[in-house]
Amino acid sequence: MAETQGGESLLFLTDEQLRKGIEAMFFAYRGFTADPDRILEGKDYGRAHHRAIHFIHRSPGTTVSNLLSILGVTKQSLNRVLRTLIEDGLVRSEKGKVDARERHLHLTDKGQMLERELSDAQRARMRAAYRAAGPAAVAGFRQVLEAMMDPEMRRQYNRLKEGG
Amino acid sequence: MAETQGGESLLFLTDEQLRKGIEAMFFAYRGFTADPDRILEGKDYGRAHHRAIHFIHRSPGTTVSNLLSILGVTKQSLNRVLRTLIEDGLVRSEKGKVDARERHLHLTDKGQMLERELSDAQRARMRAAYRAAGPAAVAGFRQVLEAMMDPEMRRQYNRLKEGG
DNA sequence: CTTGGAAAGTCAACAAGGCTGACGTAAATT
DNA sequence: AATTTACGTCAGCCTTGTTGACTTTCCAAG
Repeated sequence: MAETQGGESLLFLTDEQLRKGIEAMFFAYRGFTADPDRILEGKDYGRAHHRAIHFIHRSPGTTVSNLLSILGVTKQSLNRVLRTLIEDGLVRSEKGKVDARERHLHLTDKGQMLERELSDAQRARMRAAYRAAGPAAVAGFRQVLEAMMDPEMRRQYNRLKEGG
Repeated sequence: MAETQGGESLLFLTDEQLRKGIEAMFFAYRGFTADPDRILEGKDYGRAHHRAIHFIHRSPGTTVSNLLSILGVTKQSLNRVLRTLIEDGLVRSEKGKVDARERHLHLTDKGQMLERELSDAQRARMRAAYRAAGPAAVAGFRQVLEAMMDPEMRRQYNRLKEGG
């Protein structure tokens, strides 16, 4: 901790430090998804359904192609997930009024309930981590994550940030 | 930034802030895996091979069951990956001398080369993010990630940290 | 009004990488 | 000698990603 200025400012860029960061991402992401995964198992849904539900909740009325660009999967892949959610009455899909080719997606009450359950669990873990680490650490956490994104993803992320 | 003590210390725990953290994790993890994924596509390997290679490199001579507990998958799943890596001459598996039931895993020179290529790419992104965010942010980043892990994963993570 | 192209949806086929269950073998332990 | 451990393997299943081909619907430009 007590090092020269040069050492202090470069230490965090050694291969060893970078590797620790890589492993931290790996293990932390497992924790990050663990609780929702547990809730979803046995409900016939998976992570893909969670992601769709999250971003529909986040941007009610979003279109399919909008969702496609956020999730970064093919429409066939998304459609499979979306279809089951619509069939099961968690998501409502309605034709656009200005452009009737588009489908605007909303969560139903039932969808809202599942979204709540999932995000409560995920936020609880995040809250515990934030509380343990403190506000300064949280700011750093967000800074590094943001810098790690591809520019296109960062655009999506920031667009969502404003919207909320 | 200039807020009351109470406001400042609690702002980072609002649902809105937590949701931003959740989305940051989602988008950042995509960036995190993007470069190795790109390298591996067309080489007949995937993320699962990358993970195996990473941790064998990290702990040369590790056993199969050791790797199983780090990766958190079934032996059938790991074995499928390991078999192809051994067949292709990237990984060497040798009977334990003290306990001959165990298989000790090492990267061959060829395996080292691929490991290098993958980790160079991943470290480059991590280095850029670290540099952009600065040392204080990096410390916070690691703190929050560590707090986000399940206790068992944190144990694995810390064991690896010491070892290096 | 027709036509080109965008948005959405669908079918089929496939691959990676998870999973369970069952079984086999060698080696260590009791 | 019997049991347990570590590993490997076969078979089969699921989720979630992919490509390619095709249709329907609809807006907008010619």
